[in-house]
Amino acid sequence: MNVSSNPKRKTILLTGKELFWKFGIKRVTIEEICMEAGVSKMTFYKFFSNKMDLVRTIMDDIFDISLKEYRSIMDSDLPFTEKVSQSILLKREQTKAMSSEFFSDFYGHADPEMVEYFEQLKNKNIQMIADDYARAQKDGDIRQDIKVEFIIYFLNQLLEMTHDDKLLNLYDHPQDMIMEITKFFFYGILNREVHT
Amino acid sequence: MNVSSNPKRKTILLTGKELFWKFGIKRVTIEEICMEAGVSKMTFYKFFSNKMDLVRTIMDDIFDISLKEYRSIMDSDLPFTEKVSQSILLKREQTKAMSSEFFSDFYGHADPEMVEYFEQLKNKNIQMIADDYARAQKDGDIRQDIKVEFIIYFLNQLLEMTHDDKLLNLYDHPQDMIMEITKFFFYGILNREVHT
DNA sequence: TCCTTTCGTACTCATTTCGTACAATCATGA
DNA sequence: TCATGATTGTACGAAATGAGTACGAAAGGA
Repeated sequence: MNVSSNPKRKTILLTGKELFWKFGIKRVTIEEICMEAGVSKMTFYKFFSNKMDLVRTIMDDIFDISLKEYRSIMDSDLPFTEKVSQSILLKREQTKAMSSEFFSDFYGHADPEMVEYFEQLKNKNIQMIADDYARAQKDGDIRQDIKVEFIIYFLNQLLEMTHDDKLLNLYDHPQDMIMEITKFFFYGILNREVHT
Repeated sequence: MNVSSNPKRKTILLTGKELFWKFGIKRVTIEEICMEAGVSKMTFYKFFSNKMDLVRTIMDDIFDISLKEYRSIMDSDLPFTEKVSQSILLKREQTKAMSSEFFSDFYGHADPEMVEYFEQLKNKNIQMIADDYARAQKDGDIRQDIKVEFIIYFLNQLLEMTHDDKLLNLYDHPQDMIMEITKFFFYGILNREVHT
């Protein structure tokens, strides 16, 4: 049987993620994860060498899964506007339950190599997104006189906004907010020709 | 100057509350509270003898404040339906940011006397609420053939519901949900005569 | 039945946290 | 300007907690 599909291992990953999401890394102990997962410490150390190893695995998984989901959206036959709208919605779902605590803990307590490793992963992701938008620009979906870097920056700002309760409360449903945001996004960057 | 109005003390209470709310009690250290509050450890120990002392003070304050707010609603000249509606809204606001972690920590780690102390406070509060509803029943605001204890129980259930995202998402604004809930509450318990 | 996996407990060692002490610093009004 | 009380940062020993390992018992499938 493949080790990575071991049910105990999966449970550890899942409960680890849940606890880290809620409380950050340093506040969660290995014993606590074992308790919550209904698994003995020996089993934990069978699959992971320490807490940070578990964190890395969790983050690896997240990068992997979210990459796949993102690509399946961007490589689909949907119209460009729909792709962007869906990818924002996707990102929002992924980051919803995340505590900022997790990231500050990660950058504060993970060893530099690990931080470096994920910075590179993150940069590769950003680069890929940038490529997607650069291609869209070339294809005429986005007007020519706008920096792709600005778009990336702006997308991140939009993502932040989707988690802001003050904004959220303006809408009946989160989806309405997303729609409003993406609409705004497009009428700012879309080629005027598209609308004529 | 009154000790209890000392600004440093207030800051400690406030940041303590924030951290406890988010992470529970056992995950938060005194040094962390001091750091976050921008206060030295000596100052902390000047006002509180240990972490649990701080917890008790915070809970005391909460009981005290929420009691006052509740009474100001119930002793007002508002119609009974309005009183109930507002008191549910009040309770909801008070419990919104609370993590269940806080309470499980409290019951799990506080010494028995302290738990006992707050159980009594809580019971006194419940008794007071029960009295309010008993009086309302006597005054004819509530139909006679209903147990006050059932009402109390049901109010708690309603409160739980106001924090349920599945329910929340059915409404445009939380206020709409509260209104729906209280409406339901009343058309179940109100004297029929009122409606004729 | 045997063999592997998992569990619970117990243990050591390192780290963290607690609570206290003390000298240095700051604020402020006489 | 000085005195005084409040507050800070640092340091420290004691206590508690968490990490990681060892091992015998239990469970469970072949």
